Amino acid sequence: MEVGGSQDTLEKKSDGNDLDKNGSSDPVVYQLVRVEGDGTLVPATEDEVLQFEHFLHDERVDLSSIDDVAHVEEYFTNDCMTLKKPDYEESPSKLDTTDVQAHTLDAGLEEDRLHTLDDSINLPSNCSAVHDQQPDKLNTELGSNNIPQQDNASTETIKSTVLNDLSAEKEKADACSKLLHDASTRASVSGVTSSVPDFSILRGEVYLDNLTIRELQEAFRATFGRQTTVKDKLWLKRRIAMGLTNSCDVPSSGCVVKDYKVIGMGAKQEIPTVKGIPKMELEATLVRNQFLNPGSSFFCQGGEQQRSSKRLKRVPTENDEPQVTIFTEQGTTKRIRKPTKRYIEELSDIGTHDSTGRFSSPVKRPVHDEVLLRPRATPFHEVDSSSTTYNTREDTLGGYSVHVPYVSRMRRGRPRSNFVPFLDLEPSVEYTEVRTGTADRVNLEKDGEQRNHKNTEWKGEHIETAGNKEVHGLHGKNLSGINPKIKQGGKRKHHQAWTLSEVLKLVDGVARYGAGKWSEIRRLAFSYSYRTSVDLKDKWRNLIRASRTQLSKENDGVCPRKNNPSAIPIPPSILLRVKELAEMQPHPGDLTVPIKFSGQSTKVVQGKGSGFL
DNA sequence: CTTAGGG
DNA sequence: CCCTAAG
Repeated sequence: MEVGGSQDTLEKKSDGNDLDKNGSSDPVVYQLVRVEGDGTLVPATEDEVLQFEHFLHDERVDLSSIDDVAHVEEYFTNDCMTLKKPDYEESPSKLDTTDVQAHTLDAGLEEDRLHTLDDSINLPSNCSAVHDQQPDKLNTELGSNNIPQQDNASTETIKSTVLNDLSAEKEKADACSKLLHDASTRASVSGVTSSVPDFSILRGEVYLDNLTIRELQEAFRATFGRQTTVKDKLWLKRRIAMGLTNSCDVPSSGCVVKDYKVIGMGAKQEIPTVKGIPKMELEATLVRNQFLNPGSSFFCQGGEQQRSSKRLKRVPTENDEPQVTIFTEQGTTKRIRKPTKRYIEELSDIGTHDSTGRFSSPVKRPVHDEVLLRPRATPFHEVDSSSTTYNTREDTLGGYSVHVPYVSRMRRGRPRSNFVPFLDLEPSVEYTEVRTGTADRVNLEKDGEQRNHKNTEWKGEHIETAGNKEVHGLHGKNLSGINPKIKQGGKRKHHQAWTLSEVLKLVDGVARYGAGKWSEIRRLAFSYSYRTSVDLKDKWRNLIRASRTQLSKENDGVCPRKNNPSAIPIPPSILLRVKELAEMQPHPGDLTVPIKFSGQSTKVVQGKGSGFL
């Protein structure tokens, strides 16, 4: 809520911001920047820029609002981007009004930050109070939500712009929504109507439960302005309900949406709730659109406009259902939820909606992927608002920017298929690793290891043994070298072949801690590796299996898998050890005793000659 | 979250 | 490797 935090603020930056001051407005170039908690400015990332671009191009409404709101523009900035104020082809006049309003509003709200920008960009001339016209309603409605800080401002600014997302402030959001109202209301932004999704189904009461999947999908489309392939009724209902109500807490079942309210939930919150939430929603919507399908973003927004306009008009009418109006507007316009990464994921991939949900509650707080992606705790630096120094990349989701450590990007689990596109890691990193199997590149274990750990730090638990003979054995064979890229960009772990050294470490670990202590082993030997305890376990299993088969085969004289050059040949010595260990491990009862008495609790067995440690 | 197992 | 069921 407070502006200060890590929100994005903009700095305007063109050479002459002042230039535009006079109405020219066009050529102002803003650079988008994020302000860190500590006040550091961080250049906006492409993503961010992209996000905003949409606004510029796609939405008139937004645009209008955007223009008004200088800050938004700032985002745009490509370094060189000039903002064009209005590109609205359609109804300039309207726009103007809106703009003006917006400006005014903005000014009120964000004078501090933006005023500079606003002035220059915004309408210089009439910034005065447009809002006056229907302030009452708006105010009343809004009043509750507004953030304390803004009170004053809010009153005036009630309807600020839409794009605050950038700034991510709720306040702004509120303002934005309002702004929309105004604009629509007054200006009667009619232009877009046609492009909007069909909301007819959304009007009035909607009993989501009664809808078929198809209908739900339709409703979804209407609500969010984009198609969905999700077939999960529950999910659809929930989502729709959320969209309509702007509320995050929508029961997954039994959703009846009436007048854009979900019945069954607390019906009451409507107005207040709506207000408070809207910005978020809006942002979410926008963001999603952008991410999901840039092309369609426009669509959504347009839709929003329409709706909003309609609704707004109605509002004055009266009390048809004030709530309704609001909802509508918000439904499309403002979507409550702040787009969390998770949220995005959900949206993007239909199939994936799992319930795992860790969601990011708070708006402000940066949410990292890590949470979502990889709960496992890797000691990477905590990404905090303050941390500017790490090599993190900025990511903006839902208008909130967060720093995400590259490393953390990796997702251990199955990749959200659609999610991938959203993250832009280094491209190179992306999939390189995937095709491990084929790579026959021989890497000695060491190499492999290095590579693997390249990104991460290796604890140093190196096994000497490996170096020598193991390698030797390997010699002839190849280790499949896998690309080490994995961690960072790799969204997916797909098969990173085990290197000999890894195997050794594993064996060693088992020897020391016993099979089954995977987490322990992992901690000690693989602490900075992407290998998880499960991986270790799996590998161990494989090793055992291999030890059996391979050894036996060897005895036979047959080389097991010649075919697979890529496969890592595990040196017999290791297999032997594995075998021994395997035999020992399984019998805990037996083992425990023997080991203990020896006094060396740590090393369980070392059967073979490798006396490491 | 960590293990075990199955796929 | 992934996924899931169980502690």
